[in-house]
Amino acid sequence: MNPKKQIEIIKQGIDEIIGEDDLIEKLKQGKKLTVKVGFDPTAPDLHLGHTVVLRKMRQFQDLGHKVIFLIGDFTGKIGDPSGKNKTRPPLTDEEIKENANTYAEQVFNVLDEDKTVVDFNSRWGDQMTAADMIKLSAQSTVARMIERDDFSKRYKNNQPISIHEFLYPLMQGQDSVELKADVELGGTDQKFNLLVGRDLQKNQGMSPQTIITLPLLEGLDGIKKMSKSENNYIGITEDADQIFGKTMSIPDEIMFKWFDLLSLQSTDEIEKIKKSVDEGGNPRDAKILLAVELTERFTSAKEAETAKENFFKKFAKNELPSDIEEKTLMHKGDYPLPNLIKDIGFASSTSEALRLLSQGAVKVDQIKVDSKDFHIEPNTKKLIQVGKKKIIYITIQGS
RNA sequence: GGAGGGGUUGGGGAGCGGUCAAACCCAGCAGACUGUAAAUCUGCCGCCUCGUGCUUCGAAGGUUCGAAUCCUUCCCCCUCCA
Repeated sequence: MNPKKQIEIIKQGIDEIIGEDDLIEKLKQGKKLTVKVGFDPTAPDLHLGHTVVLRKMRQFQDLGHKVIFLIGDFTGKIGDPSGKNKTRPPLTDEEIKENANTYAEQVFNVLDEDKTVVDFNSRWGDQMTAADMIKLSAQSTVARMIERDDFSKRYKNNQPISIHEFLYPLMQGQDSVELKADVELGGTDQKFNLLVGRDLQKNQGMSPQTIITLPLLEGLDGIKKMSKSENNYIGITEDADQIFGKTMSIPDEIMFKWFDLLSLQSTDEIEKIKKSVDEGGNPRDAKILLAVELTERFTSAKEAETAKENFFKKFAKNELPSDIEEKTLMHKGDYPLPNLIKDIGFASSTSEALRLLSQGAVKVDQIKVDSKDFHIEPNTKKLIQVGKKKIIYITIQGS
């Protein structure tokens, strides 16, 4: 593909690109780029927010470049006590290995497995001597380090900065030197570290890597960054109905940002969709395209199609979805409904179940139940619904 | 090392001897509405065997008929000075 077109794809949905000219030059020469992205070896349970950078990696792969998925196990072994958060305990070799495997399982929904090189920075990190580390540290200055936003903030606020925290950006930069990276991707919060890589490469007489920062993806609420702790995320191991339904629930305002950051469709395609909405199309229809694409990616085309149908049955037509989960519970005698609701996880406590009941949120066999004294007889199968989203067939087995 | 300030139910933040399961805001949940959403309105928002029930206000003791509120000790956090 010609360099111009490549740059267009590369720059889609990014926050910033530094060293664009170098990149263009390399593309013009027809060079196969080495694209490096570092990942933390701590327990990975990826959500869509993480896939923003993965998608960008995928785009590089599709353009024929070499993508290195670098696991930062060297630093992980040391443990990172930075920031105000609790000291992170060092990981054992086994844990790192396990996490690496989990990554592999999750990541190849987005990345092309055949074109992905997985590497570990312990490969060279473990070889470094104290003298090597000192040499490495000599390549930067305290003043330079203090430029970094979070360091300068902490410095000003009299919060501690451990000496070794200065070594992290240096090590990350060293990774780029070792791998002769042409491009490094990262979140906007990684900018400083990425820039250090450029410096170190220049010091080695190498062509400095181009760095590309990617914006943070807003979560389901459309405001806060997607994260586990905010519970506004879509986990990439969630089931099709979840992924589809959650995607449909994002505010219209951030829909096209999600397209730009997550979709693997061409920029032209996305433009077309944008245009159709601008011209009065129902934003819902655009969102459906997104929901289908994302659901497909993490499940399958078939499951995505079912999820879509279910979604319409559930919300638009008020019908039952076609693939309702079934569960069997053992219980002696009549099962009081509030307890049942709690036991199947549709309420976090009996009290909450009671509240839901009194608010008319509960249906048994599609009939609203608001009596707290409702019981389910043993050896029956009942359809239990709580709210719009929670639905399950429960068989009570008496003993 | 010295001087102050503070730790309250998911978060923020009132309360400062009884009427406190604890104001208010946010988040969350449910209902109505809807294009799925947003917005809006309504209700809920510690736990259970649902009762003049139980457990909560950093921890442990104490004073009191009665404590989140007073006292003692301890733990933790913050600000200022060095």
